Amino acid sequence: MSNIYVNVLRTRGYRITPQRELIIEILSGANQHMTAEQIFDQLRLQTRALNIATVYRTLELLTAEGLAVRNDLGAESVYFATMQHGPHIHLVCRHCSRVVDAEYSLIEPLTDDLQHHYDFVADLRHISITGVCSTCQLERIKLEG
Amino acid sequence: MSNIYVNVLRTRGYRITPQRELIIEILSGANQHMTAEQIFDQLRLQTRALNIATVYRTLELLTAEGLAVRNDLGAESVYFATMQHGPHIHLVCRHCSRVVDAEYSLIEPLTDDLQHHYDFVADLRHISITGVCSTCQLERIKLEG
DNA sequence: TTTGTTATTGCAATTAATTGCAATAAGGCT
DNA sequence: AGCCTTATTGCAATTAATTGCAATAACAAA
Repeated sequence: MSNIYVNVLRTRGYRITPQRELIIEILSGANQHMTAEQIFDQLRLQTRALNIATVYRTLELLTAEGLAVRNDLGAESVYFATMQHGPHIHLVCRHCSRVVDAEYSLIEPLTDDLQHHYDFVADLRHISITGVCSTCQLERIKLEG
Repeated sequence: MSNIYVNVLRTRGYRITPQRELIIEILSGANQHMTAEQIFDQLRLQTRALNIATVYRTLELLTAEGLAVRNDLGAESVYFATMQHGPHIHLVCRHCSRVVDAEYSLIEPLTDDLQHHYDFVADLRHISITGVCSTCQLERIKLEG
């Protein structure tokens, strides 16, 4: 029955509260990234029995357990449930803040290398990489040239 | 004369204020990562003419101009002046929060790929990668097995 | 050197995120 | 079903980071 992530938590010995179920339900059901704030607002429409601190703590738990990914892009912190989303690379422009998605396969060799050389199981399914996009490179050249 | 980063900013048309000079001096002189708070505290020892908001804004400027790197690892946000530090990969364990440094060369192929396929100049000189370290993998196996 | 324009700062208010602690309730045990 | 242990929540306070706006000062031009 219930949500797969909920079951994983239960299996790992965590208590399943109504709050956790609601948060996980929303997050795994959403097909876009969500902030803690967004999750809270959406759930507040249907219940009063929920505190923003609980949302943050649940997201922290999910992240620590590898069930969600935390994404820090400059100011905006974004969370999202993981398996639901296809893996991809975010290319974040340091200049214009635009985000372009890149082909996931480009990063797989790195994942393998880290595994082999450092015995580190990297989670690169939703990695964000900062840099300068092609448009902003052109502008920079114009300004300086 | 003065600091190389200061000169870059001047060349790019930014005004050089005493505040900016102090902040850049400290940051580029430090050989470890520094938070906005740390920079502020250290400078406050020598002057009163500095506000924490200015520190944040200067770091933001340096980052946007590619002169400093912002590093978001879970809670702790860290900035540091860039060329001073040798490039390296941080492997951050999602479980125990420990950080292991990895060989930079592992990531160079990715940098090249992004450049060629997406015309994106990635800054991977101080990238942080989350995952599970070898120690925590063993513990996980013990718990579940 | 003085003046004028406007980028930058400081201040105060705001928002986002975290944390300590007492109250509550999940889930194991009888 | 009811009880007990203790993980989890809610609340309130705290800390970190951001932002609007008036005052200030950097620097180009006279």
